[in-house]
Amino acid sequence: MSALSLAPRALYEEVAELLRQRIFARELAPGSWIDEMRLAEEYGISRTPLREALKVLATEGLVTMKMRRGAYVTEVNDKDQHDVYHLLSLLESDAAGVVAAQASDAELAELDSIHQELVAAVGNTDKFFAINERFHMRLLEIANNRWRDQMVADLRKVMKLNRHNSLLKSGRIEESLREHQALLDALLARDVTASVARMQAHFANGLEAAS
Amino acid sequence: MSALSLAPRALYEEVAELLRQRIFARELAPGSWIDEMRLAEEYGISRTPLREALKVLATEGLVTMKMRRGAYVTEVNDKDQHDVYHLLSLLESDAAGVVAAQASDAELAELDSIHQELVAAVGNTDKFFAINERFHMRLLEIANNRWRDQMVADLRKVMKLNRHNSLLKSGRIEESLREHQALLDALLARDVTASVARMQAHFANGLEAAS
DNA sequence: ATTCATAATTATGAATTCAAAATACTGTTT
DNA sequence: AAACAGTATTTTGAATTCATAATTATGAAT
Repeated sequence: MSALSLAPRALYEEVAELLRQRIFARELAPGSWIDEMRLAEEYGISRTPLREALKVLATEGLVTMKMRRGAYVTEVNDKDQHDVYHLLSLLESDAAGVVAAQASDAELAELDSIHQELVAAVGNTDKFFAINERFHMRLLEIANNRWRDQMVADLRKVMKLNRHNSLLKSGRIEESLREHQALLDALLARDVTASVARMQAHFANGLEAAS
Repeated sequence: MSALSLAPRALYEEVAELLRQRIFARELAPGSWIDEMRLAEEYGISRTPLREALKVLATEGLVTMKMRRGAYVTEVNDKDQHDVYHLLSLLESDAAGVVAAQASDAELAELDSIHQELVAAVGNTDKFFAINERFHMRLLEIANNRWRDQMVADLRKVMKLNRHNSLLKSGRIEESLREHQALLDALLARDVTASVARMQAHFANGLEAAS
């Protein structure tokens, strides 16, 4: 079809993002073979940047390269799902502890303000999810460890491979909100231990609801 | 020069490993530009697999791609060093907790046996380091979370970028041994909290010695 | 001598081409 | 019909080629 928009990003990055979306949408199904020629033609590009993108996705864990037989969408089983969730919980709860200890008052106020938006968004599920995502991302930013940010980003991508992917089930909006409030209380009190525990609890409940 | 051995691995993986070694050896210095043509010629290959390898290293964090100006060896400053070490501590101490809770008796016995080798290797620094590395790796394997394994492997690679890279200073062999012993005691007692704490302490002391 | 504009060179990003491996197909034999 | 051998096709991996961006070199003007 038509060529890609010539974004400021490198073409292989652009393609990697398009492929991620198709993988998450299950348009490229787990375990299925990825047809390089077909995709290259569809995107109107050569195989070269496409293959570079596939190798990036492979190191992210979204794709598995098989020697001399191309790329396959990674299959994520229940154990993988559980393992990844465990790590997300570990990393984000640690981040919460760091924030409780090191964030400026202004940064904590910012998290509080995002939380208020979250409260206001109850009833609008999509908006709630979006703001919830923003809260988690902002907290990570404030924790200020780019290596953790990268790892969390990669893990969240893998989580999305699962059909029951949601880090936040729609049935437990109110519950989730209470957990957030408890987390925020701990953060504002600058209680490191409690902040870590609250975030862990938030994740523990989420997993229970997801499985 | 001469072509590479046609290993069972893909060529781009082979090249990625060669580049990692040269980066760790500081033959490719942090911040320096990576000359694709020169390296391709030196290895007797085309730029295509070399560029694929560079993109893999970029997602691992060892290399930074700059749009339209090629690849550069990542510079790791003190904060990066600290941040990465923090994450290694977090991930490995969590792994210790998992091992304390879930490992089989045979697996714990295996760790104990590696520890005995470690005790026997005191005085032989290189051997001590190698066995120490094996202990940590085996513990991770037993914790049985391939996603964490991957993350720890990547983080350890980044640690190696730093001149003062050692996760274990030669000056504190005996101290490190005592920490290992304490960790092992906690593991054999299947005390999760203590195992996590011992591993954290092991890392905390290591960082102190490294900086 | 320094600045600026322009030309030459070099390196990157991406398309194309090519060799070899894996797969699919065909026709034969039993 | 099933199994097999041999051929044709497809697909991967990697080299080569090509267009363009970035850098360096050159030379004029102040």
